[in-house]
Amino acid sequence: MLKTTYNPKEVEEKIYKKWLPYLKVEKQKGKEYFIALMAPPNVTGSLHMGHALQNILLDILLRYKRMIGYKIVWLPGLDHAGIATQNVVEKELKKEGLTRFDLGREKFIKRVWQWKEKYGGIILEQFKRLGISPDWTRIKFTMDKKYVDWVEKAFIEYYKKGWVYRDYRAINYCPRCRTSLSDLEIEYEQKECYLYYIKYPLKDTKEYLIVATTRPETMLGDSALAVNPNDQRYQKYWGQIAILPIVNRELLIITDQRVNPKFGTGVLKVTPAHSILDYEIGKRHNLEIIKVIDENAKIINVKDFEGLDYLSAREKILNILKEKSLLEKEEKIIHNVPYCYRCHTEIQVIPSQEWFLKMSELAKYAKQAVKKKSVYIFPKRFKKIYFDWLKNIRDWCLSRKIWWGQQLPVWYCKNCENSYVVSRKAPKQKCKKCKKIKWYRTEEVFDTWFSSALWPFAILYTKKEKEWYPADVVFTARDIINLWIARMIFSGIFFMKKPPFKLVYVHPTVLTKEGKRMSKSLGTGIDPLDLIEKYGADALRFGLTWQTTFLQDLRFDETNIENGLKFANKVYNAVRFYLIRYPQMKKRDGFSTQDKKIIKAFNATLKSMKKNIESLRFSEALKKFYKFFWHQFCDIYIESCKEKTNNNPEVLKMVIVNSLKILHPFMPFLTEYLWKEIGCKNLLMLEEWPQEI
RNA sequence: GGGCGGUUAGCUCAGUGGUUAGAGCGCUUCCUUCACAAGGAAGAGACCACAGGUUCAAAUCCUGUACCGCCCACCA
Repeated sequence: MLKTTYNPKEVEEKIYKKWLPYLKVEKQKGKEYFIALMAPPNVTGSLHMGHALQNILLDILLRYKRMIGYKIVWLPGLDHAGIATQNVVEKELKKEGLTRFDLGREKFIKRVWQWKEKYGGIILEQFKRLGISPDWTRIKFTMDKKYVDWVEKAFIEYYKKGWVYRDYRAINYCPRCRTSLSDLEIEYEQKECYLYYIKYPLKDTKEYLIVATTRPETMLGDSALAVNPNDQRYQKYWGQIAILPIVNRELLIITDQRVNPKFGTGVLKVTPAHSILDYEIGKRHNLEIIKVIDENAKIINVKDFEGLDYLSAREKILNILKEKSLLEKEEKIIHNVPYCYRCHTEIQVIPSQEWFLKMSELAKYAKQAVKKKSVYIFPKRFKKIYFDWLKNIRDWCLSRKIWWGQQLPVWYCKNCENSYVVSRKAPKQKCKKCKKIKWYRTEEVFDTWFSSALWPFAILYTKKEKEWYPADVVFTARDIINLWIARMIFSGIFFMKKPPFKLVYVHPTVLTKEGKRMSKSLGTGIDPLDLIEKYGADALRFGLTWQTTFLQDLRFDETNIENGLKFANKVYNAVRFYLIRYPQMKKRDGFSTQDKKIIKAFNATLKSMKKNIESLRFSEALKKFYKFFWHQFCDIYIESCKEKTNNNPEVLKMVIVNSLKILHPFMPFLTEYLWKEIGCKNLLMLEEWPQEI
């Protein structure tokens, strides 16, 4: 006899164990495959609301697809998350008073692996509590031997194609993580700061030009001044020489299209070493790259400033300029300051030798795929984010100066600078410069996202698995559309000749009820595991699905989760009613008016749910069921069974049985549990989706 | 600066040209032997952000404004 109240805690763990053996791809009955990609969580991560939403929604679709007869391929995995993981382990070392440099590269990497073995699987265990149904016998990791092989192979293929090159140029650098970063790995934050107007005297005259800058300390590395060629005001200065204050370097006044005449005075100080734009201008005009800020964000190569932190140097420069009356004015402005997306340290732009991937052709592939609809992005307005990025794309800085990651298959000569060989094995050839064979493998590793970009095919290790390309769907958060999705698309087309998936579903971002970002550090995060403890996984699934829309954000409201538990209890008690009353009801042929009404309502619900799930309107599907079950079935039909009735008990039974089936993708634990309680032997998970009754 | 979302009940949201604008939570009143008080019945609560326009008819279409969020840009 069932108790009067449903207690998810007592059933969820046991049920999950029953499912486990049947989650393996081979154990599923379907004929055709339906293939989904899991966004592999960071190995350092812990389950958050975004993971929960994404995987729950995908699980609903996949459980439905399984029931309508597909074999589901959904492979779980972990991303080694280079910088993030390295930071975590470095923090741990710090507690022991050590830095990674005290250990050295090899020992440090060993330490990261130890960390991974100990904590790395936690997030996937947490995923299981959501009740999701991937094949857990196939957990993939971006540092698996076979995966690393693919990463190296990919780099070499691009290199052979001539798209990988090494260059000394201005790049984004995080002084805390001590590595280069791509444009997508920096975040801008609006900050109030000062725009300083500095006078640059012209050579042999008393005239001067005024330059506006927010970063006066970079002037130490100026190698020219530039104005827009269409800017009438400055035409007479073209080709003249200005004198860089403090340093007294001569600066040629050049013209370049990319100078914005509307910013400041319309005169730009060109610092090719410490600004990406200036680097590009510098390259066009063959300007010298003068590095004055180093990897520690300290000044180098300038007398009297050597070793000063960039902020102290700024202060010192401003003081000198004021003394010499070269500071015209300072103006308060709001502007965007770049920060590291991993540790939130202010980014420095510094020149460095890095490896780049030419993006022009790859970007074309990516554009074509979506334009020609071999990949659908849904909702379609998110295509804009994708195309915007591809339109203005810069070459991708692939190398990172950290230690945790896949090492570049690149070998440098011990004797000669800038002599290298791209190869997976130690090269046997002689160095062209010194004619010796003294190669060492670079310590540089790949951008984490370079390896993530290969995910859809690099996880397919065996001959059989290799058939699982391309996938049907991937569910994603909108903030990684470019970081991950776009890069998977062009990588897939380049290496596999086909896009890696057909459909990209962009789900909303989970915010707090007040519309704030959920963040641990701000204390605004809500832990899905706490909600599971409190209400059960099905309630969490119900609540999140209930709230899901096609908008960009979802303001999380716990009352929906609470309501999920109430609904679970309602279903539970309806089943209790059936178990108690069905044996007492009189068998009969034919149907009462109420019978006919509820059959009609069930069939309409079934039809609507199918339509809504297939068009990814999960919330709509769930609401339809909720309304049917609670307000039509419980409030009216079941009530009518209590009165003197000629309802046919088989109708009661059919509605109960089929309702459990169609609710299953949404609330799998509850329904699987009740399925057994009503006497069904097989797993509900493996049942077929019902036809109209 | 350009673009994309959003603004509907106290809260979170549906509603995509056609009767008196809906749901869940919250609120009010009533109802506990007989599946469930995590329940049932009844009810209050919305000039649909603002200003114009198109239409027989507008929350819905168009134009503009305000505020919130996001993306992009040569953010020096």
